[in-house]
Amino acid sequence: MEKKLPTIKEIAKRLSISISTVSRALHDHPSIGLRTKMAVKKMAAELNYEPNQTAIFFKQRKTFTIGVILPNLREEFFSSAINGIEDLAIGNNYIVLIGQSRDDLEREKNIVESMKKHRVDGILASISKSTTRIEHFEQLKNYDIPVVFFDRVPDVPEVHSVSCNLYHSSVEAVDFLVRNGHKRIAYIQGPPTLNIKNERLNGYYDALKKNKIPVDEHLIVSTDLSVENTQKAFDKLMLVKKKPTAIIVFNDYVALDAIHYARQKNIRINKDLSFVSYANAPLTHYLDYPPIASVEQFPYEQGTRATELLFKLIDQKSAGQEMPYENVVLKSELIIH
Amino acid sequence: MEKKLPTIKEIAKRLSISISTVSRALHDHPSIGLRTKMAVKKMAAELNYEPNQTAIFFKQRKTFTIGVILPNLREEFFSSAINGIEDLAIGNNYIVLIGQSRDDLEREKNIVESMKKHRVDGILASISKSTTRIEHFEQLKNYDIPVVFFDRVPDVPEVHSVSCNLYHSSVEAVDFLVRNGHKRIAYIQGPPTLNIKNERLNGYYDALKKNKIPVDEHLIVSTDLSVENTQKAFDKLMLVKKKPTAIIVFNDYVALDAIHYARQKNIRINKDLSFVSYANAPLTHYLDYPPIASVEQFPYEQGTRATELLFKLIDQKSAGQEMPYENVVLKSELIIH
DNA sequence: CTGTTAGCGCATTCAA
DNA sequence: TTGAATGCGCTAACAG
Repeated sequence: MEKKLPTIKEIAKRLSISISTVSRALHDHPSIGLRTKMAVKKMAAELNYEPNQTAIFFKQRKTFTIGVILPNLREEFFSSAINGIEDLAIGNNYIVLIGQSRDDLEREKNIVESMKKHRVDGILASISKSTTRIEHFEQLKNYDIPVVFFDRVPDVPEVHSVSCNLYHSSVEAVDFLVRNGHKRIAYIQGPPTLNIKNERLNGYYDALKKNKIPVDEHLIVSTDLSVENTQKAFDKLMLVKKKPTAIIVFNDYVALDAIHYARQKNIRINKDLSFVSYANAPLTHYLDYPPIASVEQFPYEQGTRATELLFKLIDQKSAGQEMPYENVVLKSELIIH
Repeated sequence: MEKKLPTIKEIAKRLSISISTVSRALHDHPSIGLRTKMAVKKMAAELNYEPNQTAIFFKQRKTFTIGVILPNLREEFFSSAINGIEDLAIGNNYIVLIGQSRDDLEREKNIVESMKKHRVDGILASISKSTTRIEHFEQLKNYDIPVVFFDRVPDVPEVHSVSCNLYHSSVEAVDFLVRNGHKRIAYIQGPPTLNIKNERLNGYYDALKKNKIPVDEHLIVSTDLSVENTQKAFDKLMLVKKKPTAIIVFNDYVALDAIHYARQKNIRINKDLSFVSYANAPLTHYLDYPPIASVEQFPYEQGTRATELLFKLIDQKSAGQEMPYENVVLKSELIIH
């Protein structure tokens, strides 16, 4: 049985006044007499009246809902990011719809469609590793749904984004290793789609040059992030005649897999072979053999900054203005453990 | 500028037919002539028509949205659970609103209110550790919003729930330790609100009895899950005259903190002191000194089962039926590492 | 200060 | 087989 919830109509009837008076009274409209206002509020309280938001959403063309699309929530990076997003959203009386692409483009598209149908006021997205084209996001312009990308940002100019520039930290990472006596520094990079800007590797190259260390292309391998693939990449490095004494790894998870594998091979971590990685995931603190340094990418802050930007866009939109594309870039930081 | 999206009205006008005909044609209503139906669909496609869901939600009193309230997403347990939830939700054309209570009752209440306002069709919840009363959930009955609790379930009979019974695994855990020669088995339990049913400890007691090991209350301490508090609890255990040789710990995160602390004290993990815990979080696989065993609580499955139950409730509701309270209990499993 | 009216987009009942 | 009319609950323009 559907319970019938009270409406302003009901209140109006009981008070024998008009619906609009009730509506205005409830909104503290200045032109309402104090007496009627009180009466209305009293009656509303008695009836336990609550406005039907679906009606309001419908009428106002606004749902106070933002959609968040990201690869997965298992990575601490993303769960931290969503904390930032949620904190700001709640503060602004918004609520968060979530969708995990699981790094699958089709899923990502479905989620976008679903959120579009639900008429979210805006979307925050970190693209999947298989996302190369972003039409599914671009079409949202036709629906006036602003999109802000964060962290995993598509490499096109006409988007709003918040991300962390990893170039300087990559340089720092190499500098740090060199200072510690390393000359053979290898690099395990991630899948190409997540590396378009190549900040990590460019920093690596430039820092080697700066330190007058010749680049050895054999020392640069890549993984698709799967365990097996990472192990293969690692094996390749171990086959190089002059083995590396340090490896910079795409992110902490890959680093953990690599370290785990290396230990099975009786390699002494951070003695025979040192690891530096990206993300600085808290779980590494529990490890006995963590990377000796990791690049902090400030997920919580990326989340809040992206959400701020999104709210700005939503406001501009309802004010009928157009905003130029904004690309916020935070500075990463090499954290030595 | 608000773009004006096409409506059925627009289609009707262009085709010089009535709105209702368009509506019916779009829904493949049997009473519509094939020709007009085709024409309507063609026009709809041309105009890129898409139904305004907010209007439909409003009219149908249904939003195809479920709310998920849980303490936090950082714990792998909950991010796995939400995977299960999301998979089922998407499969049923639903979308997921998320809210993290951060183990704070006030936040939890706010989230419930917010989701209520958004007229979610149902809610899945794992309560915060400070939640002792559940009026904020119970009031949802007045709004016909069904609630299914999972994992952290309030200890009252009149709720729907899905959870994992930890009693048997607790017995197994003790048995396992005894088989491995332990006689002094300590216990670090969690905050009382998360322990109402006391399955863990009851299993512990019963298993000790079964193994003819006298209970030593000094070996039972508790933590509020914070690092400091866990350390204090651990210190207490180390002060007992006959020290324990094994500790069963409330969950993996507490276990990690305890292990970390123990190592600082030069205790040899799983030699001087063995650890068994609950949750079986994947991250423990990366550890060099993980608990030797952990109780798997099947978060993904809890998520899917809870969602199934919720959908059943939603269906019953729209069919005007009432459902008896259902409490699904899964069996946990002790996983030896 | 308050009431009347219209309309958001759609589904649906009642007539034709 | 189709159209006209109604209403979901609320806001707001317009009129007193």
